[in-house]
Amino acid sequence: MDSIFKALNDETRRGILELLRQKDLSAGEIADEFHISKPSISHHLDILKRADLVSSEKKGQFIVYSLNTTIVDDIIKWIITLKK
Amino acid sequence: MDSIFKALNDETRRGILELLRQKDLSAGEIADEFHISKPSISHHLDILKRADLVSSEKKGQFIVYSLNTTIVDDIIKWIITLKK
DNA sequence: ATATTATTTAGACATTTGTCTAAATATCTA
DNA sequence: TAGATATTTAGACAAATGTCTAAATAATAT
Repeated sequence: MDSIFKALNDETRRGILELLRQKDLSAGEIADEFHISKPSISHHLDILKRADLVSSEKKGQFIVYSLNTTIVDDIIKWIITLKK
Repeated sequence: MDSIFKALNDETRRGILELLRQKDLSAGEIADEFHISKPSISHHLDILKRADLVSSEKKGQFIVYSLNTTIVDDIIKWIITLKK
């Protein structure tokens, strides 16, 4: 749970998740959407991956990232317990 | 939204929210539940308050904190958009 | 009035975080 | 095999974060 909240605690990373909500994207395509260097985006992707919020698959020269909605469910569950 | 995720990005603060889920507590009662100094807990409560996740009311010598479930709804909404 | 209790504020300090540039690795293409 | 493209790894650095102790503020009780 800790790694998930850590991952969500950054505007850029939340932006990446919102992008991936629409469709899968390569690391480079993601980087193009932000005014941040590619190594920095790579680092953000790593944090999202460690939190299991995204997964990646190598496709030739590219690495394609996609949103992992299973874990999103876990967050919702945790937050909903606060209301009960 | 930024202040909410920032507030949630700490084990102690999430623990405080889970405590307040059960019942309202004074700052001192909250501090007693953690192995952290009172000033540190006070600081955590301040961050939770800024994020509007808790509210506080002075009762004589004590300050009683309670969970603000309205904002919890906002988080759930944001996270659910990731699934749509 | 004075001492005690509850909480916060101030200031210091080590750790973590987000960013960058430069270099390394891997794949594709001519 | 070179050269170009895609991405990550390494290392540095400033800013933010969590913690502490000591002092300040506020309310209660003797």
